[in-house]
Amino acid sequence: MTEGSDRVTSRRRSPKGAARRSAILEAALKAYATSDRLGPRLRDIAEAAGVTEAGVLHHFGSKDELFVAILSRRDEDAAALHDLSTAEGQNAYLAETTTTPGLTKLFVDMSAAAADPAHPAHTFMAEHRAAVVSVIARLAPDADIEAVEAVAALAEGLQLQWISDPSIDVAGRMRRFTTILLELDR
Amino acid sequence: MTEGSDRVTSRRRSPKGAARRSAILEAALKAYATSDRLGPRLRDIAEAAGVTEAGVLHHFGSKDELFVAILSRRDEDAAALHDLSTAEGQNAYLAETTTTPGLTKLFVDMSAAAADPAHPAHTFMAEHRAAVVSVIARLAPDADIEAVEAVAALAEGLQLQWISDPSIDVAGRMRRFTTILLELDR
DNA sequence: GTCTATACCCAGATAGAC
DNA sequence: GTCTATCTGGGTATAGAC
Repeated sequence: MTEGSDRVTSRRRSPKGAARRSAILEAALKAYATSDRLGPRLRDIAEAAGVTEAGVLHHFGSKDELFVAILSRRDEDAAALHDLSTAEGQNAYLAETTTTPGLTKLFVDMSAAAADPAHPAHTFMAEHRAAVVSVIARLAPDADIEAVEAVAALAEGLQLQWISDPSIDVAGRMRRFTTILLELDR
Repeated sequence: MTEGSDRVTSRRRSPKGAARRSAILEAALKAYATSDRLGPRLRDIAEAAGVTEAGVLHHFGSKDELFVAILSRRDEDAAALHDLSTAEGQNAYLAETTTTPGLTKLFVDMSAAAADPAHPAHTFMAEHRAAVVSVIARLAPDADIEAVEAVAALAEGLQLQWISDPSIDVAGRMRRFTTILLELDR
């Protein structure tokens, strides 16, 4: 199964293929962003992109790999749209996730799926978390790693609760408790 | 689909049925604990319990309801084994989950699945969280609800991270950051 | 009330034609 | 590179034997 399906060294895909892949990713992202918490089926994504299921699989290998690609892209978009080096930027991103339950659900699903080291989401989540930690660490250069990781864990826990109870103000609570955990008010 | 398959009023099952149900629950628990990312198939659970798939469904209605039953049982066991009104008791329980990755994974999976209000885990998770919150609240009668809920969220977030990275000392971190979040050291 | 056998359906994955 | 057709695996519904 795992042939070198994702060699990153240069463009080995045709322009047409790359465009198609991009279009599918776009469609999948939108499908998830506008979906409820149940999430779309592969077929729905394929239809939205104007391809068949086999077409999607040709470009991404499997449903799970497509999912990871979606979350990677979302991270890239977030980094481009927000200044994540500031607390306000991070909170803006968090608040934004609150508008896309489907994506948040996908993220949570992948967090759980990542438990298996062989799952494509495993590496992604490890890298994602490292990035989050490094970004939070800038807010409090004096805080130790465990405290920073606790902030990251709190963010994940709040999102986990939020998908079941959307009345929770994730960003608001993070604003309050990040300060406390990092002891920024000393 | 939803006929009153679980009336709790008195024992309406025969001793034989109750024993079988219990055996299935036990088998399911063990099966989930030793499974890979896909989780056990209904068939595996059925075989381990010495019944057919339909036999399992007869007792539990659906796979998801079986899973919720497992987690309910785990909560009951925890309440019986530990004094959850104390910080030490709560941490002992948390530390114990660290010895059963399969169950923790199941818990996380159900937390995500609970996003759908129609899913059997939805009600269970709402009740479970309310119980956790009320139990934590006793540790700090003066703390406001949001702080208590933050402690609960942190616990969930740490468990979510732990299933991907078992080197994290969940109970140890909770010991440290619960104090800070509830401002017990004032 | 307990459980089996069987049939069904859905969704992801695969093979090969074009 | 993309389709159509097919396969497979897994959960579920039903009927009826015990």
